[in-house]
Amino acid sequence: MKITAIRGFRDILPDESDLWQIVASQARTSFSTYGFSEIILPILEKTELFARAIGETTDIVEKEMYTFTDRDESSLTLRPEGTASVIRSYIEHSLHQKEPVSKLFYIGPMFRRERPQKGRYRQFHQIGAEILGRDDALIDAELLLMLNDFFTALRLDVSIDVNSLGCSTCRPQYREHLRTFGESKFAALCENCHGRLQRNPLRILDCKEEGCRHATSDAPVLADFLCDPCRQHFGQVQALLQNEQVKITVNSRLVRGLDYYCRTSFEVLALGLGSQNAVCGGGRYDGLVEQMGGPAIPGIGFAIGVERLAMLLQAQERQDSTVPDVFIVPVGEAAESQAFAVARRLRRDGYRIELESGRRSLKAQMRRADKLAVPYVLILGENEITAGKGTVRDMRTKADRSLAVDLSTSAQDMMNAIRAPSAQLADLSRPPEGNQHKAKSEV
RNA sequence: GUGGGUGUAGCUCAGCUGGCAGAGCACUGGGUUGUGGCCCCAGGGGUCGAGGGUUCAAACCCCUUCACUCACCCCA
Repeated sequence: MKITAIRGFRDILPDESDLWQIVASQARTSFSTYGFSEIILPILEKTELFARAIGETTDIVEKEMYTFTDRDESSLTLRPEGTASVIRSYIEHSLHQKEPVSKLFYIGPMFRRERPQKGRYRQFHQIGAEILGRDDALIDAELLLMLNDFFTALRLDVSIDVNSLGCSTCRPQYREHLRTFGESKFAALCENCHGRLQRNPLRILDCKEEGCRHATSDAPVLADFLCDPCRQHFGQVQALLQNEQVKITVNSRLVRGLDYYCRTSFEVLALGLGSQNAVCGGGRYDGLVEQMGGPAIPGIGFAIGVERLAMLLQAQERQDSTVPDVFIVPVGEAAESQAFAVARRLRRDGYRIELESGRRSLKAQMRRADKLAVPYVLILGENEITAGKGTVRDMRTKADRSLAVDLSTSAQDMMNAIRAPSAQLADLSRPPEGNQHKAKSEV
């Protein structure tokens, strides 16, 4: 019986993992320009943390958490999201007393026991960012701006959907209006929405059913119910972003799942992800820190789904950053130790070197060099070893330069010799497939 | 948790009414004694997801089960 990865968990193999590196390093770069620092959090927390932060009646807490009993009978949970841990840490270390505003980001795995499907895994990864300590519109706008910068830097053309969910004074009123409205349209709504009407009426606004969309087309709009402070806040956020020409779409039907969101809420949707089409979701959560036993400190944050983002980037063309600079071909076993030493010397200077086996035919080695799209091959055969000089083949011009590289010189000198005439030929591109140029011989 | 689809070589997939397990790509060697892409030849690689049943004979028919996948729900 073959052992395989468990359901909903998966390996990220090298051709995908380099994409992850790009995403993670871009996040670090983009976020640091906005003054964010990385926080590294435990993956395991007390179950109570998530139950309180996310909400006892949410799907996540009710049926999706990996919860187990530790040897001392305490209940532990593999984190299903990151915000709760950030808040716990923020309160635990009294960060609010050390600085007026905390800007934190994290990257790591999250766990939810859902049925897997395209873009949804039981272990998935999020890049999240949180700003704690300020509730003014400037902060909301700054966070959205940063998000926009991040996606732009990855050359993804996305639009951010934004809405205001109001606060504890204005939302309950709207909620009741919407429920009354929904009950008046009861017959036209789907079965799911009948349940939503009881549990969370706002959810009927983003139902995918055609009938429900039609029935709710003239539903009351949340924006009309916002209290003055909320209305003003949301207006400022929009104005700030419009001044910066950030592409946002006000979507009055945008509602977010987790209990703690209020005021500014947003998500980034993308095509090509199947029905799990949100790459990023977030919003403001002003009462949460206090609710978790900390001081009354406002917060806002978002989480980006790394798998989904990687899927989007995969669809784009990518350049392979792992192509070796030089491919070393020892011909015969006798040449291997010399080749080994040369490879070592070049690598120590930071060059990417691929070393083949002298036991394989020259032809086979060349075939692989071609496959890797290597620009230069350094051939070390009998003649080269006795002369102490390597032969270079420029794979693009197909030109050999016999014994052109003195193997006793420094790595830098060897590289200069290997690349010598390539400066003039820098823009020479690889000929198209099937092209039958004759090899030029030189020297 | 609920539905649909699919499981055959490393990958993508053929395989008819049951009758010797196949192709393309990839990999390895050779054609070219020390030189890549195209072409040609050869080779390695399979518990046909698993278990049971029917049959002289099952990848194929029946039952059970597992996995993967897409969608609902929910969410990143």
